[in-house]
Amino acid sequence: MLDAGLHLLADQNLASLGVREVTREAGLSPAAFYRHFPDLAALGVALVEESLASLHVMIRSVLAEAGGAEELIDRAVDVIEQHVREHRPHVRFLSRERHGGVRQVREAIDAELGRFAAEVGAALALQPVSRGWSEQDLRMLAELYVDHMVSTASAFLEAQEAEPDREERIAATARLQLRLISLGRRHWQGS
Amino acid sequence: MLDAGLHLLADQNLASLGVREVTREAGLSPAAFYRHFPDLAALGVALVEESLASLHVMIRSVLAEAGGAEELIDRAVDVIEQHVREHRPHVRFLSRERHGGVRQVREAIDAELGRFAAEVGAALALQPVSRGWSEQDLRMLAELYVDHMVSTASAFLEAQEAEPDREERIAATARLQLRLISLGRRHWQGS
DNA sequence: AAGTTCGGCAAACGACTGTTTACTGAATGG
DNA sequence: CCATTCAGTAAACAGTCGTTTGCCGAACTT
Repeated sequence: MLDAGLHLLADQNLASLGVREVTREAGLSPAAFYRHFPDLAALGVALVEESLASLHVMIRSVLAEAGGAEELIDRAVDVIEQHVREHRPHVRFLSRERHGGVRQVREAIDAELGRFAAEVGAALALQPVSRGWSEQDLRMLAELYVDHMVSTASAFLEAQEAEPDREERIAATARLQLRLISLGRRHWQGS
Repeated sequence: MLDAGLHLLADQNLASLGVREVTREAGLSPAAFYRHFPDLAALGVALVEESLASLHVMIRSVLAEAGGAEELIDRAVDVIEQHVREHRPHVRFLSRERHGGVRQVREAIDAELGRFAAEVGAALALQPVSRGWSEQDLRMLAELYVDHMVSTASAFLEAQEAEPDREERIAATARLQLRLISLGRRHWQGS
């Protein structure tokens, strides 16, 4: 059922999805839906959890890397690109419903992204570059990184469905932007 | 009719909007819709144009400002916050349909955001800080600014519908992030 | 072996949907 | 002053929708 919904949401919106549509795609009867979910919103929330599990893995994989700033940036962008390629339906779902019409789903996604930002912030605090940074500054930097990751993932998403030519340009731009942010980090003097 | 649609889209999705729904809200008969639009997608595109007109004014108002980096940042964040406050329905529509389920609308929004980035890039090229910057670097910076503006606007959007307490925290975070980017700019040595 | 939960079905309910058709009054233009 | 466009209407079409109900077999528990 989750798979059927995810497949339908490839070129559709959660708010415009229908119970019958999902069950038809899943090869079940309409009544079967209510055995598993009370609402379509509930199915949406379940999809959020499913999608975020893989995202969590990805973020940890980026944070766990060690090495110079340059290699870390290259690795991060590569991981994002590969993740979008391998979990396109999930990523598209998150990107589409993050500001979508179903409040419950929106809030679930935002809460989890906030948790990601906290995790990133904790990891940043351990890096030597962050010596002397206030907690507020760390949090602001973490949010900047998460927002940038989301933007980059969305850009990859739309690029991979069109010409794969633009894919490398997006990666190059993302790397430059991360380099610029990293540069600002090194010269930061606190707020 | 446009106003009726925009009002409906406050807590709904363009893809889940109905012809009858719109005409009912507008106080017209269902058939009247087809006098003005062939599709609901067409109404969406019309709303994109309407929404982007005010955005254009806002961007120019930010770019036209002169002064030190600090004052410029403060002014930019204030303008964004005020713009979201005064055009909440339009901004919400753009934020929601930017990655929404209607291809035509998505592409219209992205094309226009690209034009905004070009405009910002041209303005950045005129600033003394950008001496020696390649065109690619300027473009990359412009896109970073536009993406940051979009993220900040979305954050304001959701904050203003909840506690207005978070509003000032978002503004503060956005200002810090812009300061960090500005710092990276000053120490950039080309790609 | 008996009972209970689980996941599934067909059928039915009224309500709502997009779109077309034929018709109407007002404004506009020559 | 007549013709034409414009912006609206009511009515009807065949579908689709969400949800509830009663029923059923299989699987698990005890």
